[in-house]
Amino acid sequence: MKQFGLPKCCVLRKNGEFKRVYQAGRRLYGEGFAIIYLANNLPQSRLGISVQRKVGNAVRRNRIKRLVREVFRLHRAEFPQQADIIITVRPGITINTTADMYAAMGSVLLLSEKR
RNA sequence: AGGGGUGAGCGCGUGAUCGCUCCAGCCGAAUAUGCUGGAGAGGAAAGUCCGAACACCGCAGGACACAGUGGUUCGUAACGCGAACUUUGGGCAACCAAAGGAAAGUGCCACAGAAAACAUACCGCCGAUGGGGUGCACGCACCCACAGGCAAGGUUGAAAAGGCGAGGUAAGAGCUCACCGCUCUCAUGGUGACAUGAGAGGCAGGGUAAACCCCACUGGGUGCAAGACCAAAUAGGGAAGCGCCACCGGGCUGUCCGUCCGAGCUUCCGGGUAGGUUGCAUGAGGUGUCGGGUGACCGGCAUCCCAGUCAAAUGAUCAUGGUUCGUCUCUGACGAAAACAGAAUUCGGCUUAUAACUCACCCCUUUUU
RNA sequence: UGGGGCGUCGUCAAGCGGUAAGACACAAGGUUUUGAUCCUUGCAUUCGGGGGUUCGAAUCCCUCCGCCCCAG
Repeated sequence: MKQFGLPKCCVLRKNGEFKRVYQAGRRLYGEGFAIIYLANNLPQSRLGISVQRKVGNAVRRNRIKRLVREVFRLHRAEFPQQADIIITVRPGITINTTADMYAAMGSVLLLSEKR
């Protein structure tokens, strides 16, 4: 497998999988977003992104998804391992670049590790 | 130079690294993995306001109802779209906007005003003719405003029964005439909307149909989550066989025997959910050129293949070059900005959003030659 | 993808061609020793925005904006 790849097998796609994580997952809250994760029995962790319609128009929502995916792709080691991870984005988010997104997520993940 | 009008165009470029989707080739059992190469958002992809293609369902024929459209003639697969033209209105102009019928019927027109629709008569004008009164020169004058006549003028309102001038009259009135307007008829031109000319009528008659309505034309319904194919688990259905030795339930009169059915077991079949495949990227296609047409558009030839996702691919970082703006120490340096917006079955339109920039033609004003 | 509904004062709302009702809230005054209650008065200037029809539009038509709901 490539070091920074993110093929389709690493993306959450089924409604059932999403429901499972929402019901049983652990939650970490950040500025305008939340990270929910739950251990799976697969060799790799999988990512799902959920952006509410109220966040903005289609261009804005797509951009946020791409930023989140880019951060996950380049810094996978800092996220929980062998887990299904869902990142939900709520209205009011102001992040617009990958650097800001990485900073915001990194701080949330570090806090959780210290606990 | 300034101010407008109309119609078009463009929608940052290049490279490197890390990724995503699809296609082709190689390796391979493989649609896995890997490698190489190629392609990968728009002018509106948007809103979903119209029209089609395509698919399934429905359907003898006709009429009614309902909905939409509405100057004419073309264009188009079709349209509520486009083109050219017509009339009316706006603008000094370039140019822009609007469009069936109110003489088939019904409804509505607040307030104000006499009256809002079979016109009427509040103020008003007249009072010739008839009536009353007074005077006398006895058939005339004056007075009254009673009968009656009139619709010119006034008032209201968004809107009040042609306009203006002259004649006419007691006062007036298309009552008469000229010009203008209107209606009808005829002729000519035009495919047509309509235009022009001639003649006649003397004036018909308020507005509103984005009120009901009438007339003409058009429309079967549902939508790619349409539809087609494959098809797990669980539950249930059908058929065949076994099985009633034994156990459980029921029928054949109460019981027993017997027998039949169910249950049970085995095999097969069909429907069909999750899920998957397909529909799904060659098309009323693009580009160039030649020809026809005032134009929308049409035809011939050549050439090209150009996204295909489904919790949603088309991205991120860096470098560099343009464009615009600002500042400064101004042949340059530094800093900033770049809109609206993301394909979802596919096309043709319409509507709306849009930074900066570019082009063509036309009009008006001012100045110079 | 298709369909339906709503938008009127700070809030809840009526009105559906002819002056934008009403309630609560708010403000001022009165009553009261002071409050509450009660009484009187006031408070819509883009009826979501923009065009059009009409003498006249919250109402009719067109077009945008926002919100909510339904089907699969």
